[in-house]
Amino acid sequence: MTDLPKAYDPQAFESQISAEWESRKLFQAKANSTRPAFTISMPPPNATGQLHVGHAVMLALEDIMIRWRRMCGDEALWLPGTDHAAIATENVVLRQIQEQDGIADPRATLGRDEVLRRIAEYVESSRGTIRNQVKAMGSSCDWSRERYTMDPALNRCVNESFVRMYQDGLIYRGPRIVNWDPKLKTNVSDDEVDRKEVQSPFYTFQYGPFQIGTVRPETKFGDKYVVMHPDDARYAEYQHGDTFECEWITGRIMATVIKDEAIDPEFGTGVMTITPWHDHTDFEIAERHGLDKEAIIDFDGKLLPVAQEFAGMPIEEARPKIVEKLRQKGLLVEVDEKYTHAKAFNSRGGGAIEPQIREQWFIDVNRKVIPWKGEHRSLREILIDVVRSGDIQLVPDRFNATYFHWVENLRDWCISRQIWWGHRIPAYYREGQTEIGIQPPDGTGWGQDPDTLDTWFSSALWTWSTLVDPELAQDLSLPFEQILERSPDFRKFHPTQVMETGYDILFFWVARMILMTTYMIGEVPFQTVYLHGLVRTRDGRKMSKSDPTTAIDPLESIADYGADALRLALILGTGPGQDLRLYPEKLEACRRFANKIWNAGRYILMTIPPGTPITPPQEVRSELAQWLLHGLDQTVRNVQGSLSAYRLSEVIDALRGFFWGEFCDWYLEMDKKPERSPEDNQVLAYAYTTLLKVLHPYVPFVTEALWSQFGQPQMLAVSAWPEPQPQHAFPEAHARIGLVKEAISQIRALRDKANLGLDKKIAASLDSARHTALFEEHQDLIIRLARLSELEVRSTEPTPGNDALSAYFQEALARIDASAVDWSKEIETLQKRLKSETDFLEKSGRKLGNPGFLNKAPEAVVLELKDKVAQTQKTVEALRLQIQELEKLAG
RNA sequence: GGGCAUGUAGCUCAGUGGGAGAGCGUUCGCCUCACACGCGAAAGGUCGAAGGUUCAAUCCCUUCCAUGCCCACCA
Repeated sequence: MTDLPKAYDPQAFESQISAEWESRKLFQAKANSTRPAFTISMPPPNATGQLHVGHAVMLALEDIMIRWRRMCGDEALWLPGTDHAAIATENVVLRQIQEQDGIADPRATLGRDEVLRRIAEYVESSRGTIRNQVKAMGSSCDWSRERYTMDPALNRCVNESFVRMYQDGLIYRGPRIVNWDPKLKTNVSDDEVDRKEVQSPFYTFQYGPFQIGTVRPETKFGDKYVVMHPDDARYAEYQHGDTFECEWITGRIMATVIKDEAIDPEFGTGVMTITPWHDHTDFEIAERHGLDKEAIIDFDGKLLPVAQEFAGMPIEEARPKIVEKLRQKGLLVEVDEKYTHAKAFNSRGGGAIEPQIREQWFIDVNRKVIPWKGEHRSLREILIDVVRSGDIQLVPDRFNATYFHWVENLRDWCISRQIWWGHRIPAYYREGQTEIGIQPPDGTGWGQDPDTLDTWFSSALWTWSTLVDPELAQDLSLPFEQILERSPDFRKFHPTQVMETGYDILFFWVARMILMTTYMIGEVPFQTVYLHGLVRTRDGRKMSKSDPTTAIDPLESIADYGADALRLALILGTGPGQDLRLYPEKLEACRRFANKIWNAGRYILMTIPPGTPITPPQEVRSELAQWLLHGLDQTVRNVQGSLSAYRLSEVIDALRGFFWGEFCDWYLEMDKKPERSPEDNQVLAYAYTTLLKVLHPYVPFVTEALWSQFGQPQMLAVSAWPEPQPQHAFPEAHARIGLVKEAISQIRALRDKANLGLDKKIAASLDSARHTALFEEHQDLIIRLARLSELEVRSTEPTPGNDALSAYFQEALARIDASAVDWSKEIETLQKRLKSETDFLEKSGRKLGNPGFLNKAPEAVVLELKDKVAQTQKTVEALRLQIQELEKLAG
């Protein structure tokens, strides 16, 4: 007997089990192991962050994969860590300082060192939070290897990468137009720019003989080029290079005509003036024609002296005044107040982007200097090659198209940021000299570049920078290649097997990891990229932290439903790359499944004597047990197949179906009998513990809790994944009992539908199915019932019975026999199908012209066709038999 | 403008070239000694629309409709 409570209480087990996993060091991988490595680098959450539902998805998926591989005998390493999240973290702390200390501009007032100290302090104080939240999900990661993007060893990797790229001519510094955010006083990469539809007035001004349109009159002071499409017939009289004088905002100017194909003749008047300093397109036009560039707006978003009386004004203030001035000059032609366009914002903080030209550091993606598969290739070419060649596989593969499109349009990556929190650029300047190195140059008077690196630069190294030996990395005299060579973890665990992350950071991060790793290491960072979708609410809205009415807090869900239920709910009914909807009912359904596992375990522990072996039974005589074991092996094989193909949702469908529908509702009920043999008990113990094993990657807590009741020395988390047993192949028993099972279902339906006036007790006993002996005795009768209702009639004679249930079966059979079946119609249906099948057989020998086949490889077609023919032959035989029997019945 | 998805039961979603599925919800019957967080059963769908390929299409092809996402551009 057992004193386990009737309902599973996750709270009572989860933290305790977590602690035991950790204290037994079950998840610490060994670099000197001879087992094959299976590595996942955990996408590092923000070090100061809180666990949100997106993290929960990531953790659930990765934990399933890693637990499965670990149980299969791989040396499984799931390496956790955190990211310094440059802009996000700096923002939070700066705002804190502003609010708490009343300092308006903390960077100016406190200085670099103090601000950095405050940020570091904040990071330190909030770092443990996310770690504990990750643990609460049941994540089986190796905390002894936890890393942080700002660790000294990772910092070394960052500097080494920068220096080597610089030496190879892949990193350069130059004045380029960047996405400047005047609010945060930094630039951001193209990928970090969000565009939002806004409505703003669209002005048309007279500009010499032309009319030009703009939403940004405040940038127009310096405009002295007017551009149109070379093929625009309306302006054919003007030649490229023509000049003319005209009245403009601050007086008369000399303007030059430029012809460029970037102009869309359909838009507005087909003519525009350009502001190369503050617009990407204009900058490119200016570059093409060697035009002058002039700054109009400063880095605070205020107008420069070129604007004369408007100098020093913020643009919002200046705009209406400039328009007014032009109106007074009679140059305002028209205003469209309803004009909408996509305005650029910084997605990392919300400021409106004001493009600016600045000296920035860039990674050149087009220089072909990298030795790769025997040639010199550019970063961009390598990015394409590794995916096209299959060295890296994207799951789902439809993201290939998106990926290639992105790479093909990739521009040089701007890696410098004007913020302080992050990896400082290892460039040093002195009187016009520049030195790049992992250490400051000798001599005095050197100053380091004030900028830091894009936060994705350091995370791009994540799969290997985390595996570098921290001690060795401290030794600056040691060449980097040697550090790698002598780092056991790196040698054992890189490249990693799976990178699992959200599709929304495929470009930000996944592509950058491929870029930096193929360059620095010469191998891919990972073999498979599994991309998960976004979590949405029941009605399909994005869950956002800022909107508490829509968001589901994973920590609350763990408290209310348990980590197991949350994990299930995040996997169920979803596929790679697909968004998933999460809502309370789903969590509740998953919690009930955990509870079902619990109660089945409770029953088994009550039923079997202590010490019952959980090893596979060798000789199984009971047909019922044969049915179970056969189905169990089928399920295990299915699960293995689905896991290998990353169809993680399919697995849980299959497992729930078998565990609940077959094992609990059918086998356990039929297995209830007064006298139990040791074989019965062993089958029960073996089947249940096997199911615990295959369920474990999904629901680690409840399965571990029950496993601990079976007196095994090892914890479930490190037990061996079950193997299908050859001696458990019982296809005949499986089919036969399957029929009995179906038949009983039909008898129950009959009972409910056409109440046969049966004794209430007998009728009810059909549900509890505690009449194993009777069912076994009357199998033939039951099967006949089943076949009748399936119209697969055999001439099996009913076995006479002498008790009430037997009489009941007889009665039911009589009813079916007497029921008015339209035999001719049934026969007709079957004949139709028979014809269709035989037609296929006739044609398949000569004709392969099925388009479905043509899309596949020839060998596959032949094999499939053979298979199909064999299958169809069987079907045809069965159909013929059925029709014969029916015709006999119909008389 | 370019690209990618999705459309199957009331809801959320699986699935397959040959007999339409699950969970939740609904209805009916059951406190049966693991579990009422449970058991048994039922109802409910022209598999978005129209064409095509095929002996056979929910599945493959084409077009259309609807919805969502990504990328680019918008002076």
